[in-house]
Amino acid sequence: MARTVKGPDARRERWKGHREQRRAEFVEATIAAVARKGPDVGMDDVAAEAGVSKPVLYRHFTDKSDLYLAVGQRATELLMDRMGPALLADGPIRGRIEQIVDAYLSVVEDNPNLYRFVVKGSFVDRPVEKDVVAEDKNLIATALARILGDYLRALDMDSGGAEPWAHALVGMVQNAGDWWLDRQTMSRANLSDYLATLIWHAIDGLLRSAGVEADPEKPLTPLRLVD
Amino acid sequence: MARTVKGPDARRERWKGHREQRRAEFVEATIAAVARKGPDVGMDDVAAEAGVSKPVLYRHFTDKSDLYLAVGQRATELLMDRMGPALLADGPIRGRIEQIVDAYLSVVEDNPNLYRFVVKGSFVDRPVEKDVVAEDKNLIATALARILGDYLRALDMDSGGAEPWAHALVGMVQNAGDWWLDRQTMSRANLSDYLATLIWHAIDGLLRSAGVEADPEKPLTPLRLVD
DNA sequence: AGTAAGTGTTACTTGAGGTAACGGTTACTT
DNA sequence: AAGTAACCGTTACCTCAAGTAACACTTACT
Repeated sequence: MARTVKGPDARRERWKGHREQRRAEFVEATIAAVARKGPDVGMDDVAAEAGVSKPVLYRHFTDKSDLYLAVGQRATELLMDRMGPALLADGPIRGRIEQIVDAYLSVVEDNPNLYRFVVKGSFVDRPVEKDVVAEDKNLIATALARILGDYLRALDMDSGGAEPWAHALVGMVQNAGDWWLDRQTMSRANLSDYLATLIWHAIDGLLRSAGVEADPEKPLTPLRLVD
Repeated sequence: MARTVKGPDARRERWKGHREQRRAEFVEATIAAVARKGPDVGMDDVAAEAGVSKPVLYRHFTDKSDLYLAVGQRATELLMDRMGPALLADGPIRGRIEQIVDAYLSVVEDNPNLYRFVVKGSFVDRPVEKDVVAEDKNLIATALARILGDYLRALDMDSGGAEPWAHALVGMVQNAGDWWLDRQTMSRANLSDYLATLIWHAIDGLLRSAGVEADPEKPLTPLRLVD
């Protein structure tokens, strides 16, 4: 009943899922094209890779930047798929940091061209919110900032640093990752270890300055420190 | 005598200085155009700003990326002019870190559009070595890495982390700076302080793990620690 | 006087992003 | 059964910014 009442024409609904599937298909094609022809592919290349002509592409993406945005989001998924578990895992804090860092680096390692495409292949004219990379970094940094802020407040410390620190940490890992990708001069495991060491020391120092002795081999007591 | 011997035609020499001056002039025009029209100026805009037509520009720059490269180098000068003193200054280590960070942020604050233009307005097709930003970051990171490495070796610690740590620190400051530039939600002084705190703690932690107690209020003893 | 560097112009070519206009297919609506 | 709303797809075009060709004038060295 509710189906024919006034439901605005089922012909419109028929494609609901299809469109998304098609978009996904083109996103995959773009990724394939990037892998094959390097990070500076054009719309023609992508269309060719998808076995289709340009206008078809433009039926599904308003714009080059729209397509690239979608690719970026796909990359975000890849990233989150691997970082998620590490982020949620429980365990010794020092080890967790290393896992998170290593998860990030593993994605970079496995998809170098895609990574370069997404991170470096941006536009000058990106209208503020169309920058996936910035969005991603914000996403991660924001999550981090909340965690940091909660802890700091729980310890009665100034929590004003939470946000800048979060962004600093994100930038740190990213830049070290960029450097590593260009001149792979050490193993991923080594790099993860070095970075985790640095981060751990930074966090430990902050805690120390509040009189808290944290054990890197133990899980972080979740906000029960001042109860 | 040596002048007319075979000296390959003084007509060639006559312009030696002139060309450089002209390039500088166009670089300034580009910066002005960027400041006026935002970071996505085109060659026509630049030419217009310089009161000249496009081909003139192309006599002095092979390429758009050549011009932008020169702009980047100019920006590097601005940056180094302010960071240099802070880098060379002597004094309490914690304070020096803050000065260096603050010097960086002050440049960002004073030239937001130029900064965005240089940092974000790069090309996908930059042929490896034409990326000023990457070059700059490398420059700074390499210098940092040397300092870190020397200290670590002097302390008989593993110096393998020097390079990744240097890049990590650079990325940290840069990313925090980017974030701050977008949503200026705290004063520059505050941000500098927070970042310096984080960096200090990281360094202090590394030293502590080697059994060295560093005083943030004192200058770093320059490599005489193990003599 | 000749010429090698520079000054500058207008008008063009090129290439990639993006669009117009056309025709065909499917399955819902009337 | 006819109509139509969504899609499929094509070729041929438009547009705009980067980059070039061709031409003419100036200056100071040979």
